[in-house]
Amino acid sequence: MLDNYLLEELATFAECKTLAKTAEKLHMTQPSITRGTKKLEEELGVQLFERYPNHITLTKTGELAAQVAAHIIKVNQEGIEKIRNFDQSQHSIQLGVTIPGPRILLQHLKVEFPDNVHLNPELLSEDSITSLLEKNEYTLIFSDQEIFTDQVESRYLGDETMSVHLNQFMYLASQSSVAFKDLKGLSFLVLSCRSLERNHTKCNSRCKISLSK
Amino acid sequence: MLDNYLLEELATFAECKTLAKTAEKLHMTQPSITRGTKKLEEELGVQLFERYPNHITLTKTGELAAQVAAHIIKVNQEGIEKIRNFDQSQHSIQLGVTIPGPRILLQHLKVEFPDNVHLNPELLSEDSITSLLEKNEYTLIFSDQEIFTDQVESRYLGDETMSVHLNQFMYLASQSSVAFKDLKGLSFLVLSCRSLERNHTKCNSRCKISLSK
DNA sequence: AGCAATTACGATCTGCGTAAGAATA
DNA sequence: TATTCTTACGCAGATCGTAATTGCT
Repeated sequence: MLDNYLLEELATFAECKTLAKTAEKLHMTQPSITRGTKKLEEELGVQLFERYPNHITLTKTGELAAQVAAHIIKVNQEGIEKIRNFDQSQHSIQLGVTIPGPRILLQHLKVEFPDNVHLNPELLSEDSITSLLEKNEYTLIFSDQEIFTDQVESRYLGDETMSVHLNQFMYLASQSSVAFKDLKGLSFLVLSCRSLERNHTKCNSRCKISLSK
Repeated sequence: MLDNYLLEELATFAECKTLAKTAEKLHMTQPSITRGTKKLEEELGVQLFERYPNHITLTKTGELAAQVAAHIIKVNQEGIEKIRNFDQSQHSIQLGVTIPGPRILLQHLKVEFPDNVHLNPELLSEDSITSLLEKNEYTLIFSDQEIFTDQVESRYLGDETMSVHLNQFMYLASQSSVAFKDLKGLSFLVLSCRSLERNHTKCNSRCKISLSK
């Protein structure tokens, strides 16, 4: 196995291009980096560097090795985060939302949450759900998507309904039915949370929760 | 970052369940493992072990950490293989096949290959194509699938045709057309490579090659 | 001359083993 | 008593820094 300090040296060298700059960036001296390059080649049994008297570059294999090194470092660091976050999640619960409906509801219910339940009211992007759960940054994310992976599962929670009240003086009030597209571009007075019960027009959106196993 | 020896100790402990057995498996002594457990907890700032006077177990977080550890080790080892194989692939070419058509053709052409081109005549499974290419175990795999990932791309190569010759005394010879299903269960005399030109009945199969970028 | 890489030497650190101790079943 | 984990001490190996050397631009 390749030691972390060697991986870091290789990955940094790929960025910095010279041993001197690499050493500086890592708060080390050039000779240490020189040694590192040799040790890497020795351990892998492969030529990673093209050596000239006062000049050194990566071979093709070295380029690949640097990418691999960066990847291993990333996996290591993300692993640490995952462990730390999981430990947190043993003591507290992080709730997230990707759609506004559940957010309104949860903020309303917030007063009843125990101290160790935290809601991030920010709307998370759909794409980030899986990684946020796999890293244990969130315990539970409310969304309208169904997700099943090795580490994430979804449960159907309920339908979300959105209602719009048109008073009798509004120019569309005489219509027997009104579609959402007819309302496009209009301004609304938004109801307070306490008025959530009074629903008239339905908007299709099934709400699901995704949680880490 | 977590050092490899700590990861290995943790992953091994998760299998062995006691420090003594862990030490034995790693050809080390118990006290070293004890130190490892403490150093891990210290570096992560997280409790991984439940300690009793003469007994120690993993916490929930510890269980997860052990899985993460095993994963990091795996990524490291696969990375090393990938680098070594890539270095090989700079000097030689490994050809693979998942279907028999290209195999026959390639074995036929083998005599013309340069010394550094090697064909594995074994039929590889479809599922393994991606990983074999990503690990640089193969440079080129001939298959009838089209694969595009970050590291693998496919090129269309040509159509594969299979022919069956029925001589005039065969009981189906009088039919105006014969489907493959009619031939099910019958025995064949297989033609030698030199006879590949004489094709009569076509079998649909597009041949593609997949290669690592 | 100035910069970059290498070589050589010495010091520090750190991880390992041995030996002894404490607790349990 | 046998097993398991922990603590204490000393050593060996490995990595790092300093200083000196070589080679290019």
